[in-house]
Amino acid sequence: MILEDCKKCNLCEVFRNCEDNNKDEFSRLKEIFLLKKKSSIVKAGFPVDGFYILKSGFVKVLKSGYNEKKQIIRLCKPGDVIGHRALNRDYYPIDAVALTDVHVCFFDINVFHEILLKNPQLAYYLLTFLADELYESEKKARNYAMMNVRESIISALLYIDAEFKNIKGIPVLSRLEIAEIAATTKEQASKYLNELNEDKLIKIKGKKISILQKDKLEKSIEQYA
Amino acid sequence: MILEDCKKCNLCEVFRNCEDNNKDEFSRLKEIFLLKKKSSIVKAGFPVDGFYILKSGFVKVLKSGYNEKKQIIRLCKPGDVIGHRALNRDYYPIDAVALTDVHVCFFDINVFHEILLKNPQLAYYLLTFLADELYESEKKARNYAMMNVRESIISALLYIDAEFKNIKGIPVLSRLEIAEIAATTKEQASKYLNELNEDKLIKIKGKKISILQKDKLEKSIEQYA
DNA sequence: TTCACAAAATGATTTTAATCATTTTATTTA
DNA sequence: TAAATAAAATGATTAAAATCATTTTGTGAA
Repeated sequence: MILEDCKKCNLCEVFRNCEDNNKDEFSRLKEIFLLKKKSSIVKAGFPVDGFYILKSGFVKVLKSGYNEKKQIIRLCKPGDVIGHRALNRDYYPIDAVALTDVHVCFFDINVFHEILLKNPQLAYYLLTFLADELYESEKKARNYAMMNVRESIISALLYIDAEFKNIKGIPVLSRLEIAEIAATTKEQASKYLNELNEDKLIKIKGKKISILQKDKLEKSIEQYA
Repeated sequence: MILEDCKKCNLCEVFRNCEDNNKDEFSRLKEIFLLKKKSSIVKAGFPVDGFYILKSGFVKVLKSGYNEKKQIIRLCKPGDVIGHRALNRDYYPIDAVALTDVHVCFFDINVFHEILLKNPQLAYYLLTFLADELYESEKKARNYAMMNVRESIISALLYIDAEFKNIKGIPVLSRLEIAEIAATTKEQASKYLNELNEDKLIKIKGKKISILQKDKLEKSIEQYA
């Protein structure tokens, strides 16, 4: 059962501050897509025509390298926006792939532009939202250049934990995917995850990894705050 | 001679679209600072109270690591905005240091907020501006994790070239600073710069480095576009 | 349940980059 | 201008991570 009325949906932070007449416009103009696990929401190289809000399910946003090496840029949960970074680009630079079955709302860029001009409060909110993402992105860029592999893995685990905290239906990520988040290889991911397991900082139970001593993990990378 | 009237100053892209009454407000409310080479405009750890626009001179924005290792996040030229990424943070996470004598305009965050709410066109412009910076930042993050040192150095050189194209009074960057842009060490920077020099892709003449074969340099890192 | 396949673990090897040590070359300033 | 200092070059060493090769474990389909 899909909720088509934006007024009744309190999911996405981005639109929460909007007035009802804007929400009615969104409801009217948005498109809803249902996609299966592993399918692409956004494909690198395709023209940018708008952005998506993830309504249900989980998504990974990734960059594919020339040599089959992939890098996961971020993980998305219900309510997250996808594709807005390419807002004034012609083509999407990245791929967004469903980690589970998903349900997304699509907003056309031109329509959105019109609404924004009529709604400065929303524009300001989005501004701070983007500033925040920029802040996080730069932090990440700085850090992965300075951290060693163990620290990168810890950082990836804490990121996953923070991103998917208190949410149901969280997808289990493979060693390879964790490696792709930490910008390393699956072998290294495997090695350091087991090391962290032996150090009793995390607990590995099959595919499920749980954090045991979050404070210690955080402390070990606090220098990169 | 400092131009205090924002109406007469066409320097910063950000405010170019503003209406004259807003510009008058900016003129009235901004503060102007003159700072000497090597002095700090923004200091990490200090409270965020607004943002700066660089009026003249050049600035490097950098993150200092725990172990004296620094990383240059970006270079700024006249017209560039500094400190906006921390817009809704409490403290600046980075340092901004003058590469030359500089002249900056400071805008208080609260004042700016008021103006934005009255000026949706400006808000929208800023939105696309931030989306763009976010795009670039993520590109950078992705790339430095995948490139080898030679490629990082090439990327740094092309960045400097693009950033400081056709501008007078460009500061000469040291090997250490180039290394800090490329996220490597001064020894590696030195080594690969000389290698590129021998390959006739660049020309080193004392401290001055000029690009000889931009197309080839670009081609060698095109896979990271 | 077994077979086939994928994912993970793991140790050896190779590659790459950082660090270190020293020399050479610039730059500053007394 | 010379001495002092800083920056750059450079080769040797060490350290870290990637790659490779193989084994083990796990998972899903027949």
